Amino acid sequence: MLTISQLASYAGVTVRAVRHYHAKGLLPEPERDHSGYRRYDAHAVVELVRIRTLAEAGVPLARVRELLAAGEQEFSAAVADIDRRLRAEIRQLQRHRERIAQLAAGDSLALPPEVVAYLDRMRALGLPDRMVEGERDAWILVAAQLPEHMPFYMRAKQQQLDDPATLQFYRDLVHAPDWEPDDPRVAALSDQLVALIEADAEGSEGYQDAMPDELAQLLDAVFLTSMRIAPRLLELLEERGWRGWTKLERIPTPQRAAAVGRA
Amino acid sequence: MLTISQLASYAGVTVRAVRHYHAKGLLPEPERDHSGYRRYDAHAVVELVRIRTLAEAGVPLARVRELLAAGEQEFSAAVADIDRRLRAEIRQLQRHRERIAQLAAGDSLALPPEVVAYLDRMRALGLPDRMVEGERDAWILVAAQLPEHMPFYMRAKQQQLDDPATLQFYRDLVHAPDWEPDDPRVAALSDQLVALIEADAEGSEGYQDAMPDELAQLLDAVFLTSMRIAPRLLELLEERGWRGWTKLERIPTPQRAAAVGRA
DNA sequence: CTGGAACCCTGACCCAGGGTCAAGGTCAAG
DNA sequence: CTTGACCTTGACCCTGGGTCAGGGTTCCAG
Repeated sequence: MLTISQLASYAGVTVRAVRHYHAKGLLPEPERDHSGYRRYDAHAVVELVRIRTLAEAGVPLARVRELLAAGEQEFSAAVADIDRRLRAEIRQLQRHRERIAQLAAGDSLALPPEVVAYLDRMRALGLPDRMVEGERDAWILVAAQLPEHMPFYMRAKQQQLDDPATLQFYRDLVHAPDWEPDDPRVAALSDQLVALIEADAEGSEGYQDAMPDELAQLLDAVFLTSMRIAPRLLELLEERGWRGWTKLERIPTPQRAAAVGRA
Repeated sequence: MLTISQLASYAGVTVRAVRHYHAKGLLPEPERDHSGYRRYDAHAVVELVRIRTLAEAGVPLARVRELLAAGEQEFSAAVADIDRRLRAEIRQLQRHRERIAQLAAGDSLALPPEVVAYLDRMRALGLPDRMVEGERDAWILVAAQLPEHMPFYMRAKQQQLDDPATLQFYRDLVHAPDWEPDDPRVAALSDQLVALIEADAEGSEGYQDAMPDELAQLLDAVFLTSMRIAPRLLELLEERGWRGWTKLERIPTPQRAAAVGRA
């Protein structure tokens, strides 16, 4: 006759676990001796080892209880199911590993590699950290919603950096966060931007159409709070016939006067 | 400005999870509006996505909090550590899968394959299920304690089945569970067994020596409760100069008379 | 025979990572 | 004004046990 700790050590589990299995109905409560101690026979060791085998394979205890009572084919069906689950879990962990592996650099947290490449290029071109971080945060948002579009977006962004005029615009934007909203340089900036947009009207439209309005609004909100001149800049753009930021659209000509009137 | 459910849906988590992260200090509590609702800016989405990225990789939330505040190299050290953990977890799951794969048949629950082969052979030889199950339970106990010895034990058991006299003994044992302890056939059985033991005294000793006394006692207990004639059979064996069951040992000759006297 | 160590018992609280319910306040549309 | 969809906090639930508290038991040594 075995005590609970002997039973536990034969099966390689803790005493606490044995009592837990009793409580869960996996292992029947044995007879008690005169002082109330549980007394086990050797068969309990066998049962306990079987419970452990299933539990260690990741089978939830509630399921273990069913399986121990199940018939042959029910059991092997369940085993096949457990195996499927384990395979899925392994695949999941492998994906996590890949993601974690890209995490070594701070940027890549929550970002696919093509975005990291784009941000690295911005830095290499001498654009300041403040600006790179703004871009990073914006693309984290997009990547969370539209991970499958990221390579596409990043190709478009890389093409922007290939264009000397666009690059110059970014460089001029560097100091903008420090300006007051009524600084005359804001107007100059908006002129520069309109020139860029109109030079490359078809180029960027493709990717803007693929972005849901909701997301564009979120990104606009990020922009609007990122620097004090942002609201004024959008106002000036409206005066020049363009509305929005993330998803710029030309204000149809008949209404343009009204828009200017509002501004 | 976002409500909590908008924030949650942008980041792909539940509202409850967001509040949980607030409670754990992972995500700072935002401003409340006049009615007490939390109001988030877009930056919170970024933070939340980063938290998710780490948490999904299996990083405990307490650790996530530290990591978000950590510096570059501290962070990448932690990432390396997480990757190690993920690798270990994957390996663990793969081992579980192998074990589960052997579980398709009922026997193999908690048993290495060589034991399954042995049990299958018993069945193929026409030995009844009751006996096979008794053997199975006994070997589950041994395998739990001495997994590395199992191939060795099973080679010995297979050799027993190769021997026609031993096989015949097993066949004769089939009906023994139904006998009364004072059945005269029990004595015949003990004679048969002694003849077997003495014919093959060296053959089985090797594996018996490798088994701890404690385990042998446990197995004896299983045997003693498995059929009503078992205690009587052991008594008869002692009269014939052999003590025990799992680990049979010859009673030294001077003491033999005393042993018989006790019986 | 008496200590003390090592067991045993039950009941309770604790962890992550939330799910779910309850009871009430708020908001926008019809 | 009502309805339904939100929001709030608080509290309890789950798994698979770990750990503690407070008490009883057994066993071995002196």
